[in-house]
Amino acid sequence: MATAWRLFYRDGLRAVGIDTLLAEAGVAKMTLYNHFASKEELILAILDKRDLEFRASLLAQVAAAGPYPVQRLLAVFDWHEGWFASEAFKGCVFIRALSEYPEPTHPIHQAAWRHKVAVKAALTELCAVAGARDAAALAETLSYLIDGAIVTAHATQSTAPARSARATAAQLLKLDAAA
Amino acid sequence: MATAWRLFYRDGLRAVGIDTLLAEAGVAKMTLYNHFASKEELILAILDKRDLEFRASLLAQVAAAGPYPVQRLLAVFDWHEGWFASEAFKGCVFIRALSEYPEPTHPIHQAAWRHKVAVKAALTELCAVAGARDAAALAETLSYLIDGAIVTAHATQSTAPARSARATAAQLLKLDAAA
DNA sequence: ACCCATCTAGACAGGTCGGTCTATCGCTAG
DNA sequence: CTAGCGATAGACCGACCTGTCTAGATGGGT
Repeated sequence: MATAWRLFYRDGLRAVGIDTLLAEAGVAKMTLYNHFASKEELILAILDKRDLEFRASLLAQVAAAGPYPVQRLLAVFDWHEGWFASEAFKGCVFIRALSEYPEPTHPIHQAAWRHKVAVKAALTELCAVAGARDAAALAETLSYLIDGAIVTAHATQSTAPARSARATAAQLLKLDAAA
Repeated sequence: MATAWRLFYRDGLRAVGIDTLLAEAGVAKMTLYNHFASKEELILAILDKRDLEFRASLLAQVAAAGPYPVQRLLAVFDWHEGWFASEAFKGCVFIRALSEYPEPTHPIHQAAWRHKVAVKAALTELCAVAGARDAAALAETLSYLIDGAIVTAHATQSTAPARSARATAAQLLKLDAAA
Protein backbone atom coordinates (compact mmCIF):
# COMPACT_ATOMS: atom_id res chain seq x y z
CA MET A 1 0.00 0.00 0.00
CA ALA A 2 1.35 3.33 -1.15
CA THR A 3 -0.15 5.19 1.80
CA ALA A 4 1.47 2.82 4.27
CA TRP A 5 4.83 3.42 2.66
CA ARG A 6 4.34 7.17 2.69
CA LEU A 7 3.43 7.37 6.36
CA PHE A 8 5.92 4.79 7.58
CA TYR A 9 8.68 6.54 5.71
CA ARG A 10 7.63 10.00 6.77
CA ASP A 11 6.98 9.38 10.45
CA GLY A 12 8.63 6.09 11.37
CA LEU A 13 7.52 2.51 11.62
CA ARG A 14 6.66 2.56 15.30
CA ALA A 15 5.26 6.08 15.26
CA VAL A 16 2.48 5.34 12.77
CA GLY A 17 -0.55 3.54 14.12
CA ILE A 18 -2.76 1.19 12.16
CA ASP A 19 -5.79 3.44 12.63
CA THR A 20 -3.99 6.52 11.32
CA LEU A 21 -2.82 4.60 8.34
CA LEU A 22 -6.24 3.15 7.51
CA ALA A 23 -7.95 6.51 7.87
CA GLU A 24 -5.45 8.13 5.54
CA ALA A 25 -5.78 5.34 2.99
CA GLY A 26 -9.56 5.08 3.23
CA VAL A 27 -9.41 1.37 3.83
CA ALA A 28 -11.28 -0.73 6.36
CA LYS A 29 -9.46 -2.49 9.13
CA MET A 30 -10.64 -5.93 8.14
CA THR A 31 -9.36 -5.46 4.63
CA LEU A 32 -5.90 -4.90 6.00
CA TYR A 33 -6.05 -7.84 8.36
CA ASN A 34 -7.30 -10.08 5.58
CA HIS A 35 -4.11 -9.42 3.69
CA PHE A 36 -1.65 -9.25 6.58
CA ALA A 37 -1.72 -11.09 9.86
CA SER A 38 -0.24 -8.20 11.80
CA LYS A 39 1.36 -4.81 11.55
CA GLU A 40 4.70 -6.55 11.56
CA GLU A 41 3.85 -8.52 8.44
CA LEU A 42 2.66 -5.35 6.77
CA ILE A 43 5.98 -3.71 7.56
CA LEU A 44 7.87 -6.71 6.24
CA ALA A 45 5.87 -6.56 3.02
CA ILE A 46 6.52 -2.84 2.67
CA LEU A 47 10.24 -3.31 3.26
CA ASP A 48 10.35 -6.11 0.73
CA LYS A 49 8.58 -4.01 -1.88
CA ARG A 50 10.82 -1.07 -1.21
CA ASP A 51 13.91 -3.28 -1.45
CA LEU A 52 12.96 -4.46 -4.91
CA GLU A 53 12.08 -1.00 -6.19
CA PHE A 54 15.19 0.51 -4.65
CA ARG A 55 17.56 -1.93 -6.24
CA ALA A 56 15.76 -1.87 -9.57
CA SER A 57 15.98 1.92 -9.72
CA LEU A 58 19.61 1.92 -8.68
CA LEU A 59 20.62 -0.76 -11.15
CA ALA A 60 18.73 1.05 -13.91
CA GLN A 61 20.87 4.13 -13.40
CA VAL A 62 23.97 1.97 -13.27
CA ALA A 63 22.97 0.36 -16.55
CA ALA A 64 22.44 3.79 -18.09
CA ALA A 65 25.92 4.88 -17.04
CA GLY A 66 27.61 3.18 -19.92
CA PRO A 67 30.04 0.31 -20.20
CA TYR A 68 32.99 1.54 -18.14
CA PRO A 69 33.02 -0.23 -14.77
CA VAL A 70 34.37 2.73 -12.84
CA GLN A 71 31.70 5.01 -14.25
CA ARG A 72 29.09 2.42 -13.39
CA LEU A 73 30.30 2.38 -9.80
CA LEU A 74 30.34 6.14 -9.56
CA ALA A 75 26.81 6.20 -11.00
CA VAL A 76 25.73 4.57 -7.75
CA PHE A 77 26.72 7.75 -5.95
CA ASP A 78 25.06 9.94 -8.55
CA TRP A 79 21.89 7.98 -8.05
CA HIS A 80 22.10 8.71 -4.33
CA GLU A 81 22.57 12.39 -5.01
CA GLY A 82 19.30 12.41 -6.94
CA TRP A 83 17.62 10.53 -4.12
CA PHE A 84 18.89 12.96 -1.48
CA ALA A 85 17.45 15.79 -3.54
CA SER A 86 13.94 14.34 -3.59
CA GLU A 87 11.46 16.43 -1.65
CA ALA A 88 10.43 13.81 0.92
CA PHE A 89 13.87 12.33 1.57
CA LYS A 90 14.02 11.09 5.15
CA GLY A 91 17.03 8.80 5.11
CA CYS A 92 17.11 5.10 4.44
CA VAL A 93 14.12 3.17 5.72
CA PHE A 94 16.29 0.11 6.22
CA ILE A 95 18.83 1.87 8.42
CA ARG A 96 15.89 3.33 10.25
CA ALA A 97 14.29 -0.09 10.63
CA LEU A 98 17.56 -1.46 12.01
CA SER A 99 17.42 1.39 14.52
CA GLU A 100 13.77 1.08 15.43
CA TYR A 101 14.06 -2.66 15.98
CA PRO A 102 17.54 -2.80 17.48
CA GLU A 103 17.36 -6.43 18.50
CA PRO A 104 19.28 -8.31 15.77
CA THR A 105 17.02 -11.35 16.02
CA HIS A 106 13.88 -9.36 15.29
CA PRO A 107 12.31 -10.24 11.90
CA ILE A 108 12.15 -6.60 10.84
CA HIS A 109 15.77 -6.01 11.78
CA GLN A 110 16.78 -9.05 9.78
CA ALA A 111 14.67 -8.09 6.78
CA ALA A 112 16.23 -4.64 6.74
CA TRP A 113 19.67 -6.15 6.94
CA ARG A 114 18.94 -8.49 4.04
CA HIS A 115 18.41 -5.40 1.92
CA LYS A 116 21.79 -4.01 2.90
CA VAL A 117 23.38 -7.34 2.11
CA ALA A 118 21.69 -7.43 -1.29
CA VAL A 119 22.94 -3.96 -2.13
CA LYS A 120 26.40 -4.92 -0.97
CA ALA A 121 26.28 -7.97 -3.23
CA ALA A 122 25.44 -5.78 -6.20
CA LEU A 123 28.33 -3.48 -5.31
CA THR A 124 30.65 -6.45 -5.02
CA GLU A 125 29.68 -7.54 -8.50
CA LEU A 126 30.38 -4.06 -9.86
CA CYS A 127 33.72 -3.99 -8.07
CA ALA A 128 34.64 -7.38 -9.42
CA VAL A 129 33.84 -6.30 -12.97
CA ALA A 130 35.95 -3.21 -12.37
CA GLY A 131 38.85 -5.51 -11.62
CA ALA A 132 39.23 -4.76 -7.94
CA ARG A 133 41.83 -6.82 -6.16
CA ASP A 134 39.44 -7.56 -3.32
CA ALA A 135 35.98 -6.82 -4.60
CA ALA A 136 34.20 -7.83 -1.40
CA ALA A 137 36.38 -5.61 0.79
CA LEU A 138 36.03 -2.67 -1.58
CA ALA A 139 32.26 -3.11 -1.71
CA GLU A 140 32.18 -3.24 2.06
CA THR A 141 34.03 0.07 2.25
CA LEU A 142 31.83 1.66 -0.38
CA SER A 143 28.74 0.60 1.50
CA TYR A 144 30.09 2.23 4.66
CA LEU A 145 30.59 5.43 2.70
CA ILE A 146 27.08 5.20 1.30
CA ASP A 147 25.40 4.53 4.63
CA GLY A 148 27.33 7.29 6.31
CA ALA A 149 26.43 9.68 3.53
CA ILE A 150 22.76 8.72 3.78
CA VAL A 151 22.66 9.44 7.51
CA THR A 152 24.39 12.77 7.04
CA ALA A 153 22.20 13.74 4.09
CA HIS A 154 19.13 12.92 6.14
CA ALA A 155 20.14 15.00 9.16
CA THR A 156 21.36 17.96 7.14
CA GLN A 157 18.83 17.76 4.32
CA SER A 158 21.65 18.24 1.89
CA THR A 159 22.85 16.47 -1.23
CA ALA A 160 26.49 17.27 -0.58
CA PRO A 161 27.29 13.97 1.16
CA ALA A 162 26.66 12.13 -2.10
CA ARG A 163 29.36 14.13 -3.86
CA SER A 164 31.67 13.83 -0.90
CA ALA A 165 31.30 10.06 -0.78
CA ARG A 166 31.61 9.88 -4.55
CA ALA A 167 34.92 11.72 -4.45
CA THR A 168 36.28 9.33 -1.86
CA ALA A 169 35.04 6.36 -3.86
CA ALA A 170 36.80 7.69 -6.93
CA GLN A 171 40.02 7.98 -4.95
CA LEU A 172 39.74 4.45 -3.67
CA LEU A 173 39.02 3.07 -7.13
CA LYS A 174 42.02 4.86 -8.56
CA LEU A 175 44.17 3.63 -5.71
CA ASP A 176 43.05 0.07 -6.33
CA ALA A 177 43.67 0.35 -10.06
CA ALA A 178 47.17 1.70 -9.48
CA ALA A 179 48.21 -1.24 -7.36
CA MET B 1 19.41 7.78 35.12
CA ALA B 2 21.40 4.67 34.46
CA THR B 3 18.30 2.51 34.10
CA ALA B 4 16.79 4.88 31.56
CA TRP B 5 19.93 4.71 29.50
CA ARG B 6 20.04 0.94 29.70
CA LEU B 7 16.45 0.44 28.56
CA PHE B 8 16.43 3.17 25.94
CA TYR B 9 19.61 1.82 24.46
CA ARG B 10 18.52 -1.80 24.62
CA ASP B 11 14.97 -1.45 23.30
CA GLY B 12 14.71 1.92 21.61
CA LEU B 13 13.56 5.37 22.62
CA ARG B 14 9.99 5.02 21.43
CA ALA B 15 9.68 1.39 22.45
CA VAL B 16 10.30 1.98 26.16
CA GLY B 17 7.40 3.40 28.13
CA ILE B 18 7.71 5.62 31.16
CA ASP B 19 5.98 3.06 33.37
CA THR B 20 8.34 0.26 32.36
CA LEU B 21 11.29 2.46 33.02
CA LEU B 22 10.10 3.60 36.44
CA ALA B 23 9.25 0.07 37.52
CA GLU B 24 12.70 -1.14 36.50
CA ALA B 25 14.42 1.73 38.25
CA GLY B 26 12.25 1.60 41.39
CA VAL B 27 11.46 5.27 41.14
CA ALA B 28 8.13 7.04 41.57
CA LYS B 29 6.52 8.82 38.66
CA MET B 30 6.40 12.17 40.39
CA THR B 31 10.10 12.02 41.10
CA LEU B 32 10.77 11.73 37.41
CA TYR B 33 8.40 14.51 36.48
CA ASN B 34 9.89 16.78 39.12
CA HIS B 35 13.21 16.55 37.32
CA PHE B 36 12.03 16.44 33.73
CA ALA B 37 9.01 18.08 32.19
CA SER B 38 8.39 15.24 29.76
CA LYS B 39 9.75 12.04 28.31
CA GLU B 40 11.28 14.11 25.54
CA GLU B 41 13.32 16.14 28.02
CA LEU B 42 14.45 12.96 29.71
CA ILE B 43 15.63 11.62 26.37
CA LEU B 44 17.43 14.86 25.61
CA ALA B 45 19.18 14.69 28.97
CA ILE B 46 20.18 11.07 28.38
CA LEU B 47 21.53 11.88 24.93
CA ASP B 48 23.47 14.81 26.29
CA LYS B 49 25.01 12.71 29.04
CA ARG B 50 25.87 9.95 26.60
CA ASP B 51 27.42 12.46 24.21
CA LEU B 52 29.78 13.73 26.88
CA GLU B 53 30.77 10.27 28.10
CA PHE B 54 31.19 8.99 24.56
CA ARG B 55 33.52 11.74 23.49
CA ALA B 56 35.46 11.69 26.74
CA SER B 57 36.07 7.96 26.41
CA LEU B 58 37.03 8.26 22.76
CA LEU B 59 39.40 11.14 23.33
CA ALA B 60 40.98 9.33 26.27
CA GLN B 61 41.93 6.45 24.01
CA VAL B 62 43.18 8.91 21.41
CA ALA B 63 45.33 10.57 24.04
CA ALA B 64 46.69 7.20 25.09
CA ALA B 65 47.68 6.41 21.51
CA GLY B 66 50.84 8.44 21.67
CA PRO B 67 52.03 11.54 19.90
CA TYR B 68 51.90 10.49 16.24
CA PRO B 69 48.84 12.05 14.58
CA VAL B 70 48.17 9.13 12.26
CA GLN B 71 48.25 6.69 15.14
CA ARG B 72 45.91 8.95 17.06
CA LEU B 73 43.45 8.92 14.19
CA LEU B 74 43.65 5.17 13.83
CA ALA B 75 43.09 4.85 17.57
CA VAL B 76 39.61 6.18 16.92
CA PHE B 77 38.89 3.01 14.97
CA ASP B 78 40.48 0.82 17.61
CA TRP B 79 38.25 2.44 20.17
CA HIS B 80 35.25 1.52 18.03
CA GLU B 81 36.42 -2.06 17.79
CA GLY B 82 36.41 -2.28 21.56
CA TRP B 83 32.97 -0.74 21.67
CA PHE B 84 31.59 -3.19 19.09
CA ALA B 85 32.91 -6.03 21.21
CA SER B 86 31.02 -4.94 24.32
CA GLU B 87 28.29 -7.36 25.31
CA ALA B 88 25.34 -5.00 25.04
CA PHE B 89 26.37 -3.21 21.84
CA LYS B 90 23.26 -2.16 19.92
CA GLY B 91 24.59 0.40 17.51
CA CYS B 92 24.85 4.13 18.00
CA VAL B 93 22.05 5.67 20.00
CA PHE B 94 22.43 8.89 18.04
CA ILE B 95 22.02 7.28 14.65
CA ARG B 96 19.09 5.45 16.13
CA ALA B 97 17.61 8.67 17.50
CA LEU B 98 17.96 10.27 14.06
CA SER B 99 16.04 7.28 12.74
CA GLU B 100 13.36 7.17 15.39
CA TYR B 101 12.67 10.88 15.08
CA PRO B 102 13.14 11.29 11.33
CA GLU B 103 11.82 14.83 11.17
CA PRO B 104 14.95 17.03 11.03
CA THR B 105 13.29 19.82 13.01
CA HIS B 106 12.53 17.56 15.96
CA PRO B 107 14.52 18.48 19.10
CA ILE B 108 15.70 14.92 19.58
CA HIS B 109 16.80 14.64 15.96
CA GLN B 110 18.74 17.86 16.30
CA ALA B 111 20.31 16.86 19.61
CA ALA B 112 21.48 13.59 18.09
CA TRP B 113 22.91 15.42 15.14
CA ARG B 114 24.79 17.81 17.37
CA HIS B 115 26.64 14.81 18.76
CA LYS B 116 27.66 13.72 15.29
CA VAL B 117 28.81 17.23 14.52
CA ALA B 118 30.86 17.34 17.71
CA VAL B 119 32.56 14.05 16.88
CA LYS B 120 33.23 15.29 13.38
CA ALA B 121 34.80 18.43 14.81
CA ALA B 122 37.13 16.33 16.94
CA LEU B 123 38.06 14.28 13.89
CA THR B 124 38.69 17.44 11.92
CA GLU B 125 41.07 18.63 14.60
CA LEU B 126 42.92 15.32 14.51
CA CYS B 127 43.11 15.47 10.72
CA ALA B 128 44.41 19.01 10.82
CA VAL B 129 47.14 18.06 13.26
CA ALA B 130 47.99 15.16 10.99
CA GLY B 131 48.61 17.71 8.26
CA ALA B 132 45.72 16.79 5.99
CA ARG B 133 45.33 18.99 2.96
CA ASP B 134 41.61 19.34 3.57
CA ALA B 135 41.01 18.33 7.17
CA ALA B 136 37.27 18.97 7.09
CA ALA B 137 36.73 16.86 3.99
CA LEU B 138 38.85 14.03 5.34
CA ALA B 139 37.02 14.10 8.67
CA GLU B 140 33.73 14.01 6.77
CA THR B 141 34.84 10.91 4.93
CA LEU B 142 36.13 9.24 8.07
CA SER B 143 32.84 9.90 9.80
CA TYR B 144 30.99 8.22 6.92
CA LEU B 145 33.23 5.21 7.34
CA ILE B 146 32.61 5.16 11.07
CA ASP B 147 28.85 5.49 10.84
CA GLY B 148 28.66 2.84 8.15
CA ALA B 149 30.82 0.53 10.23
CA ILE B 150 28.64 1.10 13.29
CA VAL B 151 25.46 0.18 11.42
CA THR B 152 27.08 -2.93 10.00
CA ALA B 153 28.58 -3.95 13.34
CA HIS B 154 25.19 -3.55 14.95
CA ALA B 155 23.32 -5.67 12.43
CA THR B 156 25.96 -8.38 12.24
CA GLN B 157 27.07 -8.28 15.88
CA SER B 158 30.63 -8.34 14.69
CA THR B 159 33.72 -6.30 15.38
CA ALA B 160 35.13 -6.79 11.88
CA PRO B 161 33.70 -3.52 10.48
CA ALA B 162 36.00 -1.57 12.81
CA ARG B 163 39.07 -3.20 11.30
CA SER B 164 37.68 -2.84 7.81
CA ALA B 165 37.03 0.87 8.27
CA ARG B 166 40.39 1.28 9.95
CA ALA B 167 42.17 -0.22 6.98
CA THR B 168 40.41 2.15 4.60
CA ALA B 169 41.18 5.08 6.87
CA ALA B 170 44.85 4.12 6.87
CA GLN B 171 44.83 4.03 3.06
CA LEU B 172 43.23 7.44 2.86
CA LEU B 173 45.70 8.94 5.31
CA LYS B 174 48.62 7.52 3.39
CA LEU B 175 47.16 8.81 0.14
CA ASP B 176 46.76 12.26 1.62
CA ALA B 177 50.29 12.26 2.99
CA ALA B 178 51.71 11.22 -0.37
CA ALA B 179 50.12 14.16 -2.17
C1' DA C 1 -31.71 -13.41 -10.15
C1' DC C 2 -28.74 -15.24 -7.18
C1' DC C 3 -24.38 -16.43 -4.73
C1' DC C 4 -20.39 -15.55 -2.62
C1' DA C 5 -16.33 -13.23 -2.03
C1' DT C 6 -14.81 -8.93 -0.76
C1' DC C 7 -15.32 -4.62 0.64
C1' DT C 8 -17.14 -1.06 4.10
C1' DA C 9 -18.07 1.18 8.79
C1' DG C 10 -17.63 0.96 13.24
C1' DA C 11 -18.11 -1.05 17.90
C1' DC C 12 -15.34 -3.47 21.02
C1' DA C 13 -11.62 -5.59 23.76
C1' DG C 14 -7.57 -5.39 26.73
C1' DG C 15 -3.58 -3.13 27.21
C1' DT C 16 -0.26 0.74 27.13
C1' DC C 17 0.84 5.45 26.36
C1' DG C 18 2.44 10.08 28.59
C1' DG C 19 1.16 12.86 32.19
C1' DT C 20 -1.43 14.64 36.54
C1' DC C 21 -2.87 14.30 41.11
C1' DT C 22 -3.49 12.99 45.96
C1' DA C 23 -1.96 11.23 50.12
C1' DT C 24 1.41 9.29 52.91
C1' DC C 25 6.12 8.44 54.48
C1' DG C 26 10.96 9.53 56.11
C1' DC C 27 14.67 12.43 56.66
C1' DT C 28 16.96 16.46 58.02
C1' DA C 29 17.63 21.25 59.35
C1' DG C 30 16.48 24.58 62.59
C1' DC D 1 10.18 18.52 68.62
C1' DT D 2 8.62 19.94 64.61
C1' DA D 3 8.20 22.00 60.12
C1' DG D 4 8.96 21.24 55.61
C1' DC D 5 10.97 19.14 51.62
C1' DG D 6 11.47 15.45 48.71
C1' DA D 7 10.53 11.02 48.02
C1' DT D 8 7.08 7.23 47.76
C1' DA D 9 2.92 4.35 45.94
C1' DG D 10 -0.64 4.28 43.29
C1' DA D 11 -5.17 5.89 41.53
C1' DC D 12 -6.69 8.25 37.66
C1' DC D 13 -7.19 10.66 33.04
C1' DG D 14 -8.02 10.63 28.08
C1' DA D 15 -5.90 9.12 24.25
C1' DC D 16 -3.98 5.70 21.59
C1' DC D 17 -2.32 0.96 20.58
C1' DT D 18 -3.00 -3.70 17.94
C1' DG D 19 -6.19 -6.85 16.86
C1' DT D 20 -11.16 -9.05 16.65
C1' DC D 21 -15.79 -9.09 15.57
C1' DT D 22 -20.40 -8.03 13.65
C1' DA D 23 -23.34 -6.34 10.19
C1' DG D 24 -24.36 -4.31 6.05
C1' DA D 25 -23.01 -2.66 1.22
C1' DT D 26 -21.09 -3.74 -3.27
C1' DG D 27 -20.24 -6.04 -7.33
C1' DG D 28 -18.98 -9.60 -10.68
C1' DG D 29 -19.80 -14.46 -12.54
C1' DT D 30 -22.91 -17.96 -13.59
